[in-house]
Amino acid sequence: MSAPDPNNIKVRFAPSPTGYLHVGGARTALFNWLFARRLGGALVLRIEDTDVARSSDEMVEGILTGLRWLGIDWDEGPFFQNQRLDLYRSVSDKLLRSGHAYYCFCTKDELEARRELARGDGRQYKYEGTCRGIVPGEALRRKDAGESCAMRFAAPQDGTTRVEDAVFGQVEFANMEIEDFVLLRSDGQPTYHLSVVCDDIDMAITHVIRGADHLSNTPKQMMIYQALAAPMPVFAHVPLILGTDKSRLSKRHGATSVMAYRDEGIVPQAFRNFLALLGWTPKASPGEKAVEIFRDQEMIAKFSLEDISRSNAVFDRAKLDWFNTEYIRAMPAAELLPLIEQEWAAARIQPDTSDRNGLCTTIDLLKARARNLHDFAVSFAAFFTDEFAIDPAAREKFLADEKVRGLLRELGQRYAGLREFDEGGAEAALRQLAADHDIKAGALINGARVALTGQAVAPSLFAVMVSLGKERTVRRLLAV
RNA sequence: GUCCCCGUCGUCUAGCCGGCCUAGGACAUCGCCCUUUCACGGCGGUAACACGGGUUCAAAUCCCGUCGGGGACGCCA
Repeated sequence: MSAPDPNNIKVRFAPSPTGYLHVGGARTALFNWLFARRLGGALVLRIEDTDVARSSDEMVEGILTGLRWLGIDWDEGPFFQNQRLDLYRSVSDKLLRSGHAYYCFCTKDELEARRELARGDGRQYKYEGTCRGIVPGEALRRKDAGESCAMRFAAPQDGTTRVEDAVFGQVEFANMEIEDFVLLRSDGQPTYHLSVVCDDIDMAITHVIRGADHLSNTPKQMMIYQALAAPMPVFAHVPLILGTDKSRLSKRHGATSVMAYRDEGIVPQAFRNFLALLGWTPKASPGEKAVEIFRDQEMIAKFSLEDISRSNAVFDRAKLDWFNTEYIRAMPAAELLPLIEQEWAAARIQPDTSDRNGLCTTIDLLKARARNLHDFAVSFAAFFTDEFAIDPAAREKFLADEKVRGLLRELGQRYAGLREFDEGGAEAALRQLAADHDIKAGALINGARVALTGQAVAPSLFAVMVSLGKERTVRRLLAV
């Protein structure tokens, strides 16, 4: 068990395309990516599609889309296990010849019956090694005669297998707990344990970073490495992500597919930052204040397996929303624009995009108040299109008074006569009008805000007016 | 059931080779200030070492047990 060559770091993300990229998988991918980028290693993407019946091309596409959305790129692959079956067969042959594996003729039904029996007695079932004693020649003869059989690994019956995990430390398993697991199904397809180990060896993976749900499988895989006399990778199991009730994250806790978060108006960088901090806390340099907002380079520079937590983490939507707010506020308008354009498309609004600079100025004005990308297509719609709805509650509160409406129309007329339309001039004209009619300026300000934006909440009113421009401001005031 | 892992504010966590912890930060929450709305911002508050035994002058920190949660026990991955 020699240490991997530090100059040849290679990790992999190996999802199974039986579902979309979910948040747990995304975080595993992220940690692998962060680790590879930190150490200058390579990230391999490998699709584990040996369960043909449950895998689909659509899911593969969904996973790739999810990774790209998160900004996780890979250096090799995607490789598909289904195209590497020869490798698994040759390795299983080798295991068979060296006596580390044997053919098993027990049928699924027999196995199921025995499991059922054990359950009834309250015993744990473990394959009893029924076929282990069949001499190889006899087994081969039966197989050649057409008898259906699987191939099992002949697991050591005594001693212990110790996992040296980069996050969990030393974890020991008694070998007698481990049954002779299946390597090859009776249809010749490899099982997970065989294919991962074959690929991880063949692809020269140095660090296996994966979910903690695989920790108890690790001794089985280590046994295969040992039987093959192959160098052991470093294992690093990362704790799981839980729902708010501390049970495993599932649909009933909300979205589990990462693409759902794009659809919910989350900025990918924000999602990635949030995910990274779920189970990982970077070491703060002495005296440094703990910071939680990290852009790519900083996150990569700080990443380390040692700082990964051993306890499971609850997915906290409120904190994700906070990250989203922070990112929207901090990002340059030009970077936000493409994301916002997707929101417009989804909301079927078509702003005039010929004036990019003007658009960016408006986005800069609004972004401090946004909490979600949807805001740019919903509550801020009035800034980008004339087809916006007026919030009924806001209208009721600030535009119900006919006197106010009349004054707003008059304000529109005064604005129309202004040569220079800037914040100072717009404000002065409004305050003058209020004074002329002995009404509080606030009443006109609140009313104008609703008339101009359709909302009771918006940026500073006079900045809004300038952003909309004189022509639109006047038109909306006159129409009140 | 068996094996493995985990257990600090509601949440993510710092601390955990014992004293510097009257347990720190962030999110959330509450209050005040700022203010043309809302947000931001500023200031302040509420809030945790699962429980029980040890060891020790001293335990969140070490040991044991209990309880709780999670994972694994498939010809799924």
